[in-house]
Amino acid sequence: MARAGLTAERVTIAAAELADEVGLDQVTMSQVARRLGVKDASLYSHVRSLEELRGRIALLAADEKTIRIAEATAGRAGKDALIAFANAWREYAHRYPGRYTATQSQVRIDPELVARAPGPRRAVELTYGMLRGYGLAEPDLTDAVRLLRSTFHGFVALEAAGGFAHERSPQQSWPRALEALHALLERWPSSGEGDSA
Amino acid sequence: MARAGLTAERVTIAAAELADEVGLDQVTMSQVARRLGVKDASLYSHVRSLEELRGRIALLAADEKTIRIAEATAGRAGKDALIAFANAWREYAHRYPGRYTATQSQVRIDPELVARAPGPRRAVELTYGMLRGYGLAEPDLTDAVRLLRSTFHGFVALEAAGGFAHERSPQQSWPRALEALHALLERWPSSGEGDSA
DNA sequence: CCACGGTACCTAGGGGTTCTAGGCTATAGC
DNA sequence: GCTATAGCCTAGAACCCCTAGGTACCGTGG
Repeated sequence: MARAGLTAERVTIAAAELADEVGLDQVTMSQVARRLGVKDASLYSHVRSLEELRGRIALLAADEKTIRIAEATAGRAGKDALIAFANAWREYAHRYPGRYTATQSQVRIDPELVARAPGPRRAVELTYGMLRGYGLAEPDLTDAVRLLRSTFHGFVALEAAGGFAHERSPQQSWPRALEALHALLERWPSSGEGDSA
Repeated sequence: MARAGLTAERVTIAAAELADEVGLDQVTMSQVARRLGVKDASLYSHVRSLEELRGRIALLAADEKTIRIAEATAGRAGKDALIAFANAWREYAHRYPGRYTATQSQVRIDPELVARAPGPRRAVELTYGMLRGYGLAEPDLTDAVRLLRSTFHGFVALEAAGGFAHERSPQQSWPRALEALHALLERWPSSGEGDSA
């Protein structure tokens, strides 16, 4: 019997493609094996379990998304960088919905696998770098990073879950949200005082 | 054989409790049945499928979350209302992680079921009401509602997924994020101009 | 008080899934 | 060319979803 030349990476990619096509929770060992022309038991030489495979998809997505964002923001600064960053994020989520969903998984991934994946760490660094132009200092910087990441993720997640049922298209609200975040970053409220309206 | 007195609601509640304890994707018909002291096949008289059951959990969570938010914001306005709203949201997600996760499901729920659940619709109304004090007009109002919902959801989702690995606790970043959103709402950038830094 | 209809729960079973144990065979190194 | 390793296999246990059809309990009307 001809060898299929499987490897953990190839299995992960097949699973990721499947996730984008039919949804993450339709990704089963059997389906992935079928797509690779192999029996399901054969996958266990490369991947410990279905859960681990899901984790690998998540890490793959994190890496890919980080690369897109890095390319999009290269050479840009300030508002341009913010918009490029956010659009790259959202476009990734739209184009690879299954992979992106894997990112939201709440089961914790094998730390040794995480350590080998540059994506998650680098994503945070990129966000900090993008904010450099706004002149924020710690701990405001970390808080701002978290606010941005929350908003980006929340927007695309709600969009995917059909949370924006109103007649106004999310496509219209998105640039306005970015505009608002930019304005916010320019006059970030300093830590001490709370200007109650 | 003594009747267990099942009903769609009781099945949903048992499933929701199970989801909070062991995670949403560990919720199976067999486990729910076991918890209710019943055979799995018996559940199908009350719930069409596992998928529908997940949808019912999501609607239950939406209703419950809306009620918490309504109670928390009652009689408050402006910044007080914003903070109460956001904290009620986040606390619900922390206390009922399985139910909250069900909310993020991307499979669409039976529309007839949705129509009977007041939660989702009311949640949006509450958000609009909370923003009344900031004096925004459409379409800015809708955009602001979406930005807020995105940020609230994104923050708790990232928090649950372990996305805030930095040493600074999310607990510290959260009030700062709310402060920032309040400042943003007070000087929401009007639709026309883009003040490029 | 009894018959009866409906409903709640049951058993049985098909087909899918994850994962383990163990076997065979193709490839790589000597 | 021989052997060791690794890749893929078959077999099978345990679980899961869901359907079909049976049985026993309950509330109601006579």
